[in-house]
Amino acid sequence: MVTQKHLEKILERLEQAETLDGLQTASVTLRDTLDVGHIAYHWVDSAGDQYGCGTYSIAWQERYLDKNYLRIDPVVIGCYQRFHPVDWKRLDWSSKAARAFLSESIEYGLGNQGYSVPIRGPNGQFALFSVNHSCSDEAWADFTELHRRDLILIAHYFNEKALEFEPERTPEQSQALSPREVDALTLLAIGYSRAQVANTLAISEHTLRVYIESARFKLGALNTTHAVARALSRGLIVV
Amino acid sequence: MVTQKHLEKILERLEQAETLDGLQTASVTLRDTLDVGHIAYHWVDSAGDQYGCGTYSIAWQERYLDKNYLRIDPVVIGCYQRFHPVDWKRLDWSSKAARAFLSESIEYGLGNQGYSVPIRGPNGQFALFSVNHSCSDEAWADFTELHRRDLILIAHYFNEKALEFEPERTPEQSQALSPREVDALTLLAIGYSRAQVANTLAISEHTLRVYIESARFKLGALNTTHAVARALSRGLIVV
DNA sequence: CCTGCCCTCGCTATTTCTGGGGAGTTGATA
DNA sequence: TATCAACTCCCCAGAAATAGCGAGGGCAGG
Repeated sequence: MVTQKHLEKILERLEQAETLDGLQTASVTLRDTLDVGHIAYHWVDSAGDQYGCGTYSIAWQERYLDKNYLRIDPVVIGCYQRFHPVDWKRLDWSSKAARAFLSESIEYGLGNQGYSVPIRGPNGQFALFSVNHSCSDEAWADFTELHRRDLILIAHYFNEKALEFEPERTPEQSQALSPREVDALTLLAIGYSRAQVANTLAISEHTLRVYIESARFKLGALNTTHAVARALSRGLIVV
Repeated sequence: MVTQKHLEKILERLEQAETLDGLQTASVTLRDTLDVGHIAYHWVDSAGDQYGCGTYSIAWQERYLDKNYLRIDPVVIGCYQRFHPVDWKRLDWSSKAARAFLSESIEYGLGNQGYSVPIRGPNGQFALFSVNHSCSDEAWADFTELHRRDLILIAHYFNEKALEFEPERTPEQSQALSPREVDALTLLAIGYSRAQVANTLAISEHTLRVYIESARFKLGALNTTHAVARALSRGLIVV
């Protein structure tokens, strides 16, 4: 049983971690505090880069990366589509690949029970915080029921730290767009053609072109699609 | 001061909400329990649809929608780029539009302090949970420091409910893209022309076109720019 | 007062994208 | 084994976007 005090201690420890190694040792402590088989944090972006951290054996981690299990892991696939934390039993294990993956994971020391919290950050960043254990269904249901909130918080703090250590998220302060440029790019981003945008904004198509061009210039973009993509990923427009 | 018991009660109440109206009344209770000026939940999806819920005045909500303040609200823009909860003071209020927005919001009854938790769901769903109050900087710093964890949890539960009531994001709407489609859209998003993309991927331009078309179809996009924008905001590609 | 930025409009020519067809190979899944 | 999804290639005509040259009025800050 994890008390409020335990939780505070765990979160503080996570907050104080200063390196990825620190997160690694914190996760061992976390596993012992929660008294479960394994805990794991798994970070992935749409470019396919991964970072893992937790108490799984090195052999399993290597196997996972080597075989590119990311693509077939029902935990990853299932969590990617939902917001809610989920018990592994409720995921789709019907495919042959999934069942093979499951039995292999058990060979590598994973337990029969699992619970994962999906977390998302800016720019398509996606991470999973998972707890893994070996016990009966009833005991596991009790555990997850009891610790659901704690796990959400821990997942959040874990991800916060992982993001902090990842220099990927370069803010890249860019020049602000004028209101009309924002209008133009926004409408283009929702699929309007130039003629439609011009019509919507009640300006000539040529004027619109000037906006798009100046936005392209400000954003250092090579074409309209590029400009829209940059404006989106820099948060200058919201679609 | 909100005790652990208060928090549990709030979360339970949120869990038990069965309609959007239920969330609305829960948010009033929540505001009173936290003893702040306002609380607000603001949901946005990649199609540009919005849903708001909270204790802001109807007049302000209408004004916000009417003027499309979503596009200039520094809270939305700032939170869209980060994972961490953030104090409104730390956002970028330098633009003229932002300052006008701020003073107008105060006219409509908002306080001078604010704190927002960004939350993300599948398919580019993005939401904000905000607390707003009128007090000194020191008092606010104490409040946010003390309640940071609670606010994260409350935000999470709020979003969970809001997603539950919004059947918009059905799994079928989130067609996954094939690897080649991801390649194509990614390269387009960084400004390559079709000829360049085809060359980079070492395929014919016609083949590339097939990918773009099928990606457009899967994403329900009207043209290439739209497809790239949707893929970006749903986190299917990263630039 | 001038400089710079924002907003507005016009023309022509070229390049690029889109939409309509069709066809064959893999590989995994059922 | 059959089916489906993904991947690859081809033609053509019309629609749309880009590049190049212009122009002028308004509004703010140095």
